[in-house]
Amino acid sequence: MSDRRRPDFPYRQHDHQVCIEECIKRAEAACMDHNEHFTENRRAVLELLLAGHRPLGAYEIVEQFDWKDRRPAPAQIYRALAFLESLGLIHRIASRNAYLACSRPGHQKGAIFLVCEQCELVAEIEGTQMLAAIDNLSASSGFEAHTHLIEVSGLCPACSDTQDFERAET
Amino acid sequence: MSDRRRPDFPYRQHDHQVCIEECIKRAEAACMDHNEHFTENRRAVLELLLAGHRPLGAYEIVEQFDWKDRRPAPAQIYRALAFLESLGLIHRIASRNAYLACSRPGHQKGAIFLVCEQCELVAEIEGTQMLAAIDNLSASSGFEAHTHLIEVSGLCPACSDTQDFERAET
DNA sequence: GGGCAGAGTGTTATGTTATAGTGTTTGCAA
DNA sequence: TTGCAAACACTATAACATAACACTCTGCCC
Repeated sequence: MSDRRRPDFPYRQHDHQVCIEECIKRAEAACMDHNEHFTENRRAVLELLLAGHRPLGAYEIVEQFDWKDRRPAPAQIYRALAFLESLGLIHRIASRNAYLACSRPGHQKGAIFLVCEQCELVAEIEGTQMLAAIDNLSASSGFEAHTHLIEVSGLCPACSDTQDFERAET
Repeated sequence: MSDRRRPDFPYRQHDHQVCIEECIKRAEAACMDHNEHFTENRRAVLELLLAGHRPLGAYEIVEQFDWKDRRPAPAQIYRALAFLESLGLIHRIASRNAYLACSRPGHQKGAIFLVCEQCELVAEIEGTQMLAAIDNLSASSGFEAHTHLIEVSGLCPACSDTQDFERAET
């Protein structure tokens, strides 16, 4: 495996506990800003999504949700997801029908998602310039762009290294 | 409304019958090339998708499918969709869970989709350079890109003009 | 402290999208 | 004419998402 640092793929060399805590703090602040409540339900869903840098399906969240020994109905989860998404705290990964905690709160616009086909980790990278270029391209077709969806499937650094290694062995 | 031509939004100034026929011919050729059969089932699904430059959900196709007075099962439609997609004859629009006939066969890689929020028309524009730029960006995070999904939601020229007009009136 | 309004939640039911699995038909070649 | 593979038909079910409505809790006004 290579030793280069891959800052966008956060599972290496990062203190995940701190990462979670910071995101929760930012979520609380965002709720305050918008005069909304950061309820237990919403917090629980966000915490589950923050547990890994991996998108979860809504029904995976339902299964993993063990707050007060009960299993919530899907509707409850979808409500929390919609709320969190409206505040830019999470993203929907359309190609996977799954949800991901935002790893760069405050920059929720302009993200490009790199989805590993093998380990399912997702990196969220800054793509504001790319989006501007796409807007220009759209505009030349007379299209007025509002929202963007950019998802790239492939192999994350770790899985890519592993495959190289396997290829070298055979 | 503006009179500028918007070549990427094909519903204006184009002979749709010819457009359909050409696509069908290209589909036949593609099947020949890949040594596959262009069966009635596959043809019927493609024709429904070609009927408009609008993506259809699989179950919309089921409803509109009236070949031999019977209604096919979803699985049948999904099989045809998977086949057509594997040959690059159609695209899946992930943000809509819907399918669209490819309007630039032979260039199935490198497409960017412009989806009108109002009339649901979709334009497919050439984005090879943009994709290359995204690959570079991904690579700088150590990511090995395989496939891309770029969808832009907004207003097509016609709907945008209409809204401008409405705004001007009020 | 009683009543009210609004936000959030609990619950049921249902709608929508997609696939698994199994058996049948069809066309073609040995 | 048999055997094989591709495509199809059909049933069931998985997976994802929302509608609708009643209940609870909390803050606020009188």
